[in-house]
Amino acid sequence: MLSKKAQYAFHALTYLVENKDRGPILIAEIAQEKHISLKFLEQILLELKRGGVLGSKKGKGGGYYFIKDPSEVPLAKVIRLIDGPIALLPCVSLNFFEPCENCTGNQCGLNAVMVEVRDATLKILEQKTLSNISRML
Amino acid sequence: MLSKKAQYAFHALTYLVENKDRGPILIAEIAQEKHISLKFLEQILLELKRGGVLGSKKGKGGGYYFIKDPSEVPLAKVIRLIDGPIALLPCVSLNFFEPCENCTGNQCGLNAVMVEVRDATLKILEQKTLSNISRML
DNA sequence: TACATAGTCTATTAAAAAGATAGGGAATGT
DNA sequence: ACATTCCCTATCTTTTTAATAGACTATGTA
Repeated sequence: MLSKKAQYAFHALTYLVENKDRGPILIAEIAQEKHISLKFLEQILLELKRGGVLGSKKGKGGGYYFIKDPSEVPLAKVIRLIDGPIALLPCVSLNFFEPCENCTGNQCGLNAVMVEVRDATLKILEQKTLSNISRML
Repeated sequence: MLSKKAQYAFHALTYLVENKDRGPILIAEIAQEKHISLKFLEQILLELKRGGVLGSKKGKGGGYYFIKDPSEVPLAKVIRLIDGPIALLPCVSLNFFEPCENCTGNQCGLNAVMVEVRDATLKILEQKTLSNISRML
């Protein structure tokens, strides 16, 4: 399951997508509209900024905005930034790989299945982008 | 990610598959062979028993054994028993569904994508069974 | 320059979940 | 009767998640 944090991130990003023509959007506005704790959302947006998804501007007229087009940000990117690995096992993770005693040497059968699951999942999450999660046209 | 508990469950089940002709297998044996805490493994096997995957027998000559053929136990079943939901969001879970404020009414776009991910994942995890995770022939 | 605005950063805390341990109880075979 | 082995529940520790707090920095404007 995605953490609340990741879910909040998606809600916030959805709001930003739907308001991207209005220039920088205040954290406070997103927090209010999406019913997210202001301070918690601050941290989340900061992580998305550090991850290269969003830009920000301080002071009056400031806020958060997309640094690249939403259609260029796959959902997988957001999940990895906020929650980490997408794979079900560390030993089949592309971005957060960690070997397990069991897999090394005699390849375990679970590994193979989990690679399948990972690939099927990523096929969707890498292809779908932030522009796909807004219902606005 | 699967919890350690679920990973242990799969390791234990793999061992049981590979030794299913030997009759009931001791928890202690599995714990030792797979390097799992004995007491922790007890709990896990008990859950698998309650979930209808394994049977058990007490006393001398006792242990755990498959109550149905491993080929009839999809991996999804084990994951749900030990870890719960497979879906990435509660609102797209088949077995652990919980509505979210956001989805109700105007369907959110994230929902649709997560349904896709769920279906792609389940297609594999419902089709692959315990007989697929052993490398023994 | 002074001030208000709005994001930045780090620390702390509270609650929940994960991981592990402990020990008596109940069933079974000899 | 006894040893064996699973059953059951409680407890404990550690880690993670979720949330809160507050001081700091950058920016626009009067």
